[in-house]
Parts: sequence; structure tokens; C-alpha cells
Amino acid sequence: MKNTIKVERAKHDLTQAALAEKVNVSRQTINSIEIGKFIPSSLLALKIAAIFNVAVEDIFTLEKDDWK
Amino acid sequence: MKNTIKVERAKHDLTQAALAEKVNVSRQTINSIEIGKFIPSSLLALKIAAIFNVAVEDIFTLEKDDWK
DNA sequence: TCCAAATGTAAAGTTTACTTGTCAAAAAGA
DNA sequence: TCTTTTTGACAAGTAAACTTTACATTTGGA
Repeated sequence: MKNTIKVERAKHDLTQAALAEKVNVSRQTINSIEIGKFIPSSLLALKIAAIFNVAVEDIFTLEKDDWK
Repeated sequence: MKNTIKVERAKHDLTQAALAEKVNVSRQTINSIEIGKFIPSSLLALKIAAIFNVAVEDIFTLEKDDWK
């Protein structure tokens, strides 16, 4: 699964720390998700999408490999 | 966070076990999510939405309380 | 009514998301 | 260039998702 958090942050001029605060997680959590180090809960994914006013699918997208 | 998995399953005439198999988790996992016992990963949420051909937000919706 | 399929639930164990703390490196600005 | 902000990364600990096994209850069809 890949994501476009970094791009969305740039569009909205938000730092990792600022986004983290908005969705109530630590900065490291945002950083780790952004890098693909781990997969967010759906709750967090929904919050992030809501902050950016887009659908979850616009930020997080499945890859063929995810269906294995 | 609430969800409409049960309704979507009914629409598509899928049992919990059948859905579980399609998204590669155990039946109990589907059951627990459906009952609100726990929150799925975004990966699983995306897969479930994909199976039902809808957006994640159509199945999983945030409640005010989730922003606390 | 009887049987089978589907669902709810629970316990114990594993894996992984997430936290807090810390530090180094990169980027940005004065 | 010097300083501050931002980001990447890592380690140890906690919380929660998910697994497997197992059993009781509900539902639906013959």
C-alpha cells in the first residue's frame, strides 16, 4: 500500500508535527506512515483524509501485492 | 467509528466467512469489526470497500467522539 | 421439527501499530 | 554561514489488531 501524505501536506503547507497534532498521534507515527514503515488504522486514515478534504482512496491506494 | 459491513454483506449476499476469505482475514476478524469490537487497519478497510465497489467512507464513518 | 449453516463470543497467543525519548542529518531562513 | 525547523531513524515499551481454537446460540431451509 502506498500513500500521498507528503504531497497532501505540501499542498496544505503542513509539517508532519502539525498534521500529527490535528489527528492526535505522535509525529513519529506520521513519519513512519509516510515512509511506508507501517500501515495506519482505518480510524487514522479517515482522519487524515478528512483533514485534507479528500477520500481515503485518494491518499491510500492498494497495490496488487496487497491482495496476496 | 461505525460501519455498514453487515448491510453491504446482505446486499452482496455474502456471509462473514465468505467476506473474510475474500480479504484474507479470519471470520472472527470480520465479526469483531462488524460488531465494533475493533477497528480494522486501513489496508483491510480498503480491501473491504473494494470488494463492495464503494469508497471507504461509504462503509466506515467517523463520529464526533473519534476526534477526541 | 430437525439439521445445518451462520453468527456471537471468549481465551490465549502473535504481530504490528503507536508512544515517548533521543539524536543526527537535511532543509530553510536570516 | 549560522541558526532554527523539519525530517529520518532507532530503541524500548504499551496498546490493539488479528489468529487459532472452541463452543453456544440463532437462523433458515427441508
